[in-house]
Amino acid sequence: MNKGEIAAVLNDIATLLELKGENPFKVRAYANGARILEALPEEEIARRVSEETLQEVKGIGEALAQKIAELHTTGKLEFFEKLRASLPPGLREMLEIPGLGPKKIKAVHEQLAVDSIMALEAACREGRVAALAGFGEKTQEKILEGIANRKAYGQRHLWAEAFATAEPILAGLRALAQVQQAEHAGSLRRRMETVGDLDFLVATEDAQPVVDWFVRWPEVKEITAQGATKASVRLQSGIQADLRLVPPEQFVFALHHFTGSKEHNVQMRQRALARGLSMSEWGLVPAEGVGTAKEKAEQMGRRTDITSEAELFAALGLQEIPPELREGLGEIDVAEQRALPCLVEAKEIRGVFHNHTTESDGHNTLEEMVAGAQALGLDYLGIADHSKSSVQARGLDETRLLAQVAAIRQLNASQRFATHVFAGTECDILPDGRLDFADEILAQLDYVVVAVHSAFRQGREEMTARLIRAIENPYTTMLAHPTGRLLLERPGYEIDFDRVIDAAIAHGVIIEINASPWRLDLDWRHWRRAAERGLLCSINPDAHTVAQLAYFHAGVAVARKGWLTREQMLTSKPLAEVRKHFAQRKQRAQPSS
DNA sequence: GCCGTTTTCGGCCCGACTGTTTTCAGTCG
Repeated sequence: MNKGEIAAVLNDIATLLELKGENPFKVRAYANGARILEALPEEEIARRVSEETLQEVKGIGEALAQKIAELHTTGKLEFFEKLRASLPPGLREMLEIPGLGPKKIKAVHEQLAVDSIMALEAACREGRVAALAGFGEKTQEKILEGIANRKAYGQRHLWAEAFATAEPILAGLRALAQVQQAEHAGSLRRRMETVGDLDFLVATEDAQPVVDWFVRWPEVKEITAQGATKASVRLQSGIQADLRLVPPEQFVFALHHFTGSKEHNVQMRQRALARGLSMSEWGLVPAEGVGTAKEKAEQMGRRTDITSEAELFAALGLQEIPPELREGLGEIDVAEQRALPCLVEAKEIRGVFHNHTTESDGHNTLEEMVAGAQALGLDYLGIADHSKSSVQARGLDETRLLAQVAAIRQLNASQRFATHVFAGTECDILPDGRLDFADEILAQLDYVVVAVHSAFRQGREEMTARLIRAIENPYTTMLAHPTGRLLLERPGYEIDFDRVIDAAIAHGVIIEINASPWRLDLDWRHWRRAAERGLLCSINPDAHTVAQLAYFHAGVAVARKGWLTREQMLTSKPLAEVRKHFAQRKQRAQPSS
């Protein structure tokens, strides 16, 4: 089994143990194990399994090491099979209903023989759930509501859509006279590829007018909660938005708390405790003495000298950790060493590659796209329309491609635009790994993007070999959307990431962050380690319209989550360096000429 | 199940909210 599959099993075990009412810390140990495994390179897992050194990884002990090794070598785990067989499969999805946790699920299962959401809905309608000890009318109603909402609103939302929805709300909050500070928090602030809801945090001495403004926002469809310190609404798009209001002196602690992630917060609090401090959304206070952290924080009141997140991290001996890195994946250790990377910023992006025009399936002409890139202040723009095999996208054959190259050369020569245009192609990788164009055609382009658009159903081995063969072509400049995933729609095809990344590094091929909000592929989870090993990144919006050129912002978010710096990106290099990079690649591809 | 500069057992992050009970358990983030 590969690490993704093993991690999935560990997560399943955590869920099943939770349903069994097991020790919550044991449950967490399995879930942690899954996350830790995901962050390890495949080859390191293989090595540690064979050397029996998995246990040296922090968070993996004897039991997990043994189970991971068994899964890795045999693909099976008896412990898991037995556990899974001991519970009806319908119970786990009941965990997705808000207000229902393992204890309550256990109760309805044991006392009412409920083993699925359907059976639970029926039991609620017959009033049998309300009759149980510890349940009541309200709980029963809430469960029914939860089941109904799950169908309507159960899904997550693309980060870019959520961000676009949140921006005007945040701006509106900041413009209110009563608001001293406002930020978004949660996974939106951490730039996760999908978010569950929008979190807003406001510092104010006068909460009521702010709440009133928030619940009257034009896009609000329904108010689900409204109090003195918190309000929740459902927007037209189905996404939920939460507003929390705190006194100004508490803002920084609450901001850190509600930004998360949960795992990051747990580790931060452990660190605080090791230093005799107790940390919560209320403040950072001495752990000793009586009273809760909240009471102590209130006693300290405005005397706190921490007024920014940087100061909060500093109080725990840490470099400031940008929100994007707060995933509990080792950032605290690195911040302690003061060795966090200087993350790339949107303003450092000088150009973008992999964009389409009306020649294939784009909606704007070459000139319109260049004008759009110029308006964004980009120094260069890479055009890469589809190749002939992508018939569905009106892919260009050799004649049309060379005509487009000539048009681009002419446009550059005319100096109509300040933005330089690079002529390329998004060349199909055929099912056997060959490219859609012959070398002598590719040699006439500035750069070549290679991508899979057919035969998605190939197995992991075949797909990996296919990508590697394409990477080995001397004319290949960069690999596009390596897994072909569409977020919230379909998973990517399976590939051996380590082998593909190794091949790219060995052949000097760039891998893109496809910045289309539906793709964000290659995923941020791979980038930190890949870039450390020498992989160069290109942020490519895959724009099919002028407006989509701005997608590169979503790509920057992924790059930042992947710990990438400006130096690790082609697209933040000056035009002259990019030209040099392409020229050197071409020279290597045709050494004789 | 994991972990250790109070180490091999006994802890494990912290608080709010809700609904059910009358002092708290369960759930959530």
